[in-house]
Amino acid sequence: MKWNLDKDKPICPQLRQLLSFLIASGVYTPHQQLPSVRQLAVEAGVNPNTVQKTFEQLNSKGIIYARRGAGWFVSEDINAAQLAVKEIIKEKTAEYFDEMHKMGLNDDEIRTYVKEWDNECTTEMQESD
Amino acid sequence: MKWNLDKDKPICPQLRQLLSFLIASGVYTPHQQLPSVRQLAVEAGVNPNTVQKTFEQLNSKGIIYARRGAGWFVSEDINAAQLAVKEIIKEKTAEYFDEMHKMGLNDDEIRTYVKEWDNECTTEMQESD
Amino acid sequence: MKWNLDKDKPICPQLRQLLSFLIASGVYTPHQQLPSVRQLAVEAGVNPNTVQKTFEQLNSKGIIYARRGAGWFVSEDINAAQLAVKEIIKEKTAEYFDEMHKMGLNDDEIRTYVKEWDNECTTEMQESD
Amino acid sequence: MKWNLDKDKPICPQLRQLLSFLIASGVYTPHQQLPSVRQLAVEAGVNPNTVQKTFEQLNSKGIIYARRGAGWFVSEDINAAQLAVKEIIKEKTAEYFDEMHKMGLNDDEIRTYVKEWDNECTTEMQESD
DNA sequence: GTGGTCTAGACCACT
DNA sequence: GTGGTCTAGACCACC
Repeated sequence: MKWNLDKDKPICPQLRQLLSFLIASGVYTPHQQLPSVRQLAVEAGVNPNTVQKTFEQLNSKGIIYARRGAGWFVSEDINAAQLAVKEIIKEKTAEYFDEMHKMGLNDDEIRTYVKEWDNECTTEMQESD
Repeated sequence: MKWNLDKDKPICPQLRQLLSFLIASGVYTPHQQLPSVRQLAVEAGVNPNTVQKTFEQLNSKGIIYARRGAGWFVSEDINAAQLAVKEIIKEKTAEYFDEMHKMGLNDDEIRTYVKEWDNECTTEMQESD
Repeated sequence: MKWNLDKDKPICPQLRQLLSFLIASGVYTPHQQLPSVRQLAVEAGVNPNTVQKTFEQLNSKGIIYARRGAGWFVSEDINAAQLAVKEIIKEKTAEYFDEMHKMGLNDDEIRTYVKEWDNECTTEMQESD
Repeated sequence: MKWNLDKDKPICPQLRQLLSFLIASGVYTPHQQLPSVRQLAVEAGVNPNTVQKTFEQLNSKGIIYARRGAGWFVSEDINAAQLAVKEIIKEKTAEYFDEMHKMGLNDDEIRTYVKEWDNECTTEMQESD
């Protein structure tokens, strides 16, 4: 498993969203064991504490559960994961529209921009924060 | 002037982007004086230090300039501001596509989702967890 | 035998306390053989190592003893078990009072609460967050 | 402020419950600033990370909220805190009854034991886990 | 100064 | 081996 994480952005949300997606899309199935905290930490190149925190957040959403000494497992009900993914998509889209509005684009302009995105995408750009 | 700022997100970038847009779109014209640091801080309900920092960042991009003892003014050339706005739009769109890809949506699915966004937005947005 | 164990809490103490009670109350009598480690592990749905550890702890308290190749047996003197049960009751009650004190309840309020517990228990227990 | 924490038990829940109670009982009032993460860590003799984790848990329950760079504040609505306290009391009482049941005491015996607790309390006892 | 995040490493109990 | 918890200390952005 390749864990493409952007080290310049908070890792927890990235891992959380990635795992939510993997569970929601059936890559991990109910009651299947997830990689251990330590193993995933090594694979993803992050600290075990970060993975632990991510797992606990997913646990509090009912997406995964832990058995002490045994490991982390996918919850029986993957609706929680699918709901989480839908919410992520919605939130990010709402946020995107909001930011575009602030930049003076109305909904139709946004849609046109998105529709033609491929062309512009070819041009790489950089910007410091 | 109403400064719609999301207090849960970093203020500096929000202010920076908002002012860039206001200048790029001609709300503030070249050589026009901007609100004072104190005044803007009060109006926007943020810390004066934050406003000061924002102004300095815009200054370093050539979007505004300072006259000692007088205040901050819009640069003669608004191209810098317009360029900044374009970059913001590009960057945020690229980021949005990237995040949607991670959630399993391909470009066409993203466009369809964006196209139909209004409907979902009016019917079931503002869904708290 | 039904071993009601809460899988979300440490197994060892639960098993230890449960066996202490069963011996103290005469369900298991002196010199009677206890279920084998393997059998109890299967019945209770826990790891054999956990059962083994529990037996050794009870052994160190003089509540049970081992005969090599034969299994575990109840000690002749069940006072050790009865003492252990009393201590568990005392300890847990002291802890309960202490925690209630921290939540602002004085002794009388605790007693009133405990006195009326049944009512609340039947009406609104099992309230998930 | 004296933070009586039992270092032999998990600190996070202790802090969480203590702060919930202090807010529910009005010691801390809505929008009042709590001690900073670092300050509370020093006062309570624990690690700042532990305090941070506690605050985030209270935040996720809507009991407190954070303003970046400013500090942690009590939520406007203290119902969340009062609800949390009630749940703590309920949970601990249910757990206490459950454990007493396992030790062979029925509800009436528990109530009698609790009623006469004061007398027994005078005798100190020790027990290793 | 503040919160937010992460790394590094330790110890414990349970499987 | 596993998760769960905590300590220590660092860096960042923001106020």
